[in-house]
Amino acid sequence: MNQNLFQEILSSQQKAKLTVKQERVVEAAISLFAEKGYSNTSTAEIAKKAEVSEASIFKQYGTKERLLLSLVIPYAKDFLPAKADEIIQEIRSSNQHMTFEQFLTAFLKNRVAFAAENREVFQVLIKEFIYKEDLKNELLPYFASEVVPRLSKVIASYQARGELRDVETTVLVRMVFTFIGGFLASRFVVLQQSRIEDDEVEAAVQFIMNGISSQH
Amino acid sequence: MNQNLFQEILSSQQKAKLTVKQERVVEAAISLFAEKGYSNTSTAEIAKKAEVSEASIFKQYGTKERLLLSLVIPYAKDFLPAKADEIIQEIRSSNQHMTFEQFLTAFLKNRVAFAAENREVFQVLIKEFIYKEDLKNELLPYFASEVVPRLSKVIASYQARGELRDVETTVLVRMVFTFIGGFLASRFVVLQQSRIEDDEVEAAVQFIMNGISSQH
Amino acid sequence: MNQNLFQEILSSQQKAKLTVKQERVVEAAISLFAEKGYSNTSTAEIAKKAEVSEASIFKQYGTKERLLLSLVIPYAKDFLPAKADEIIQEIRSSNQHMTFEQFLTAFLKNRVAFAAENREVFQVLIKEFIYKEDLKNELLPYFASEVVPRLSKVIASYQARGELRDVETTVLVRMVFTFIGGFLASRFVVLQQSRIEDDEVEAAVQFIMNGISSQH
Amino acid sequence: MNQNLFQEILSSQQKAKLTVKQERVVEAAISLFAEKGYSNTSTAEIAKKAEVSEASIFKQYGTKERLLLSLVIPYAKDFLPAKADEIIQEIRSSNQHMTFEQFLTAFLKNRVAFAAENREVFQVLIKEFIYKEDLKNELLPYFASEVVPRLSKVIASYQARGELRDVETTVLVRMVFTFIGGFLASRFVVLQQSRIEDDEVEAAVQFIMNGISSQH
DNA sequence: AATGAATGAGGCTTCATTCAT
DNA sequence: TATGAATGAAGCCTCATTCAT
Repeated sequence: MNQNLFQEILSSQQKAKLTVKQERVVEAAISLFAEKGYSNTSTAEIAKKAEVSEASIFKQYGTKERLLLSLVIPYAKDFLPAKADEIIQEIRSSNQHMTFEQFLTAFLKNRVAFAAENREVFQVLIKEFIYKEDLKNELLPYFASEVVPRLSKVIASYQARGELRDVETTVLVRMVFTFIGGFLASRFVVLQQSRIEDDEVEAAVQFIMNGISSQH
Repeated sequence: MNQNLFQEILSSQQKAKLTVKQERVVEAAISLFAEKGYSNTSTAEIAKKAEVSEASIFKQYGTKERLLLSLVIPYAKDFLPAKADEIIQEIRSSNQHMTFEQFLTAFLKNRVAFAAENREVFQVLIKEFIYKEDLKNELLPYFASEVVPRLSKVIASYQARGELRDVETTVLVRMVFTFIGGFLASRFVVLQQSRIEDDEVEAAVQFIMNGISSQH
Repeated sequence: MNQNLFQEILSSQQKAKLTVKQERVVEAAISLFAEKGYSNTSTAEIAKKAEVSEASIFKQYGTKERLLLSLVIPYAKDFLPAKADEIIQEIRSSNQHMTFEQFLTAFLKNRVAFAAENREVFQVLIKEFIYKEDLKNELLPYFASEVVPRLSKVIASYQARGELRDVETTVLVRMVFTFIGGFLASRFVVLQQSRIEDDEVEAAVQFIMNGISSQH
Repeated sequence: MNQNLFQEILSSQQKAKLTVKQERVVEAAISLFAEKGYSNTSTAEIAKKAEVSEASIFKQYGTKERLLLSLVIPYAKDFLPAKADEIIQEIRSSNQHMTFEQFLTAFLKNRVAFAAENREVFQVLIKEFIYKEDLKNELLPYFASEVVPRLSKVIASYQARGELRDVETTVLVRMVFTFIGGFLASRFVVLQQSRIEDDEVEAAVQFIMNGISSQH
């Protein structure tokens, strides 16, 4: 796998009008990968569950790995990057004088909802992200160059307003991502919850904003 | 796999006097599992790396899965549970009038050091914990019954003293575990760092204690 | 193995349209099993003799045991049960006033011919019947409920006519089956004859009818 | 395996004074071979059941096959050949004017008792006799040259006296052996009976003597 | 566009056997 | 004598993939 594959899949997605059978393959693959992991799911199983011949899968995707990436990459794109930008714009434009806490609440609820809606793909993404060096090498730089800077800018602007602690922005960004990543992964992947309640999201926001200490 | 297997492995660990070759098997398996994951590592590879016959591995462990568990479970026991208790005692006895922040710093440094020392096993543990339902079903209850209560007690006592925010203890505990889990997993597994610097641990403590908000 | 497997194999036989290669597998398997026994024949050997990949065998049969049963069970069905009924009808209808000796001669010749035609499968059946508890547990009840009663009825009717010794029918039936079983097994399996001459069949009939004593 | 092996085992048996552990090996092997067959029993299983190391078994027997033969051949010797001669002498000397029916009854009861006493070895013998060409090639000629002639002589002498049907002696001998073989094998091996009742033996003698016909 | 048939490569596991102690 | 440790060879089975139809 290389950069090309990644780009190629991204662009080949555009024109994709899936037939009924192809749709069934996608669903079967996602659900099996989510349940048992990529390595422990055979193409035979996928074909059987999708009620399609194995040959058809290979006709369409070429390799098992391309099947995985075709499922996961478009999702990752929506979850992480450019789209996140739109979200930020959207949220902020709705209220020019929003506090960071308000922004964070809106942002987190939005992402939680998105992950919950596509819970199985999210699980596949996290599991295989950890497991497959390949995927990590694709997604991490992408994340670093597309997502981190956007959030950094937002945080920096709130720091400038004096709302957020005056330490290196990167430190704050890292802590926030660490927590949010842990939050989503633990709930959706480890505990396999199908949703996260609003009050838990709010507790998370409180935690991010104020920690656990009582002193203020 | 069942409770029995878990207990059995734990107890069979006692008498283990490994020969040189057996030692090599352990090392090879850990390093390969850490690098490529359990499912993507064949017993043939392990045997080759350990310069041992495959048959020897199976003589000792019976199945590939028991090999994995024999590596991971004793480590998990040390990382998580009863031992954590000792650590808490040790830390607290060193300074009766310690603040929670001091306690947390000591605790986190201790666990970070332990994870760093056994980085590869830690990686295997996290990866397979996410991947294998089995292992999760063994370890999660164990964690819930052995570790959580101990930390809860500590946190509750500091809440009583007024040092920590006066909200439900479980909420605090969950947030702290979520963050610490995300912290260790992201650094050691996702980013594959070999260590975590003291000042990042301190930044993490700050984050846990006070969040990112400047308001006080 | 269980009742289900037995039934399943029986019914899956219906639709079987074997390809040329699959046909070769059947032939190779029968001949090797007959020659060296099931346990001492490896799937690799079968594949090689059939000039087919091992994978193909497993694609079709799933396990080595199912291969064995797929060969042996349909044959057993034809050799033993319902079909035996037709044979009895056929023989008897050819001559309403047939003596038991005539009937027995016809019956034995018929079964000897059938066993000789499928000598190898017959060998496999006998060998594995003795060897594999499983198969015995499938076939013995089948035999007891399907074959024995039919022959019993015939014998009983001849007893009623006064042609056969007036002792418990079951005793006669047991002795006859014991002898016929020993006769076929010794010739085709132990001595590995490819046929049994007519005069030996007739000698066998004489033995069954009159024993060895000269007194009458 | 060759003639030498056979002779060698026979003679090496003489001096055999088995230690306790060696005795346990013999018992374990017989019982496992009887239950599951030679091919499906591993040396590891035998060692475990005998509470002995595998190495010890190989020290003593060299190969797994020699272990089998060491169990089976001495038994076969006693069951079949020379000893049968003594039995014949013994039986006949007890009553000079014995009828053949009396002789046969005594002979059959004697052999049935012997097989029943050593049921497991008998099972192993029959199973492996059918399964292993080797063993058959050893025992069949032995049987043909040592046992058949002795019985033939007895039968011929009774024919001369007019007690038995006046047909070729070999025909009678074959039929008698076929039946007795089938009788013992079906009861002890197929049906796995632990004994045969006297009245069934008597029914068998009746069958051999007079068949099933009522005409006399 | 779809598939039934086929397979090379490799996976995990078991086996009989050896040998140093 | 007895055995713990080790293994080469082989066993059954699964996998992703190809190709003719």
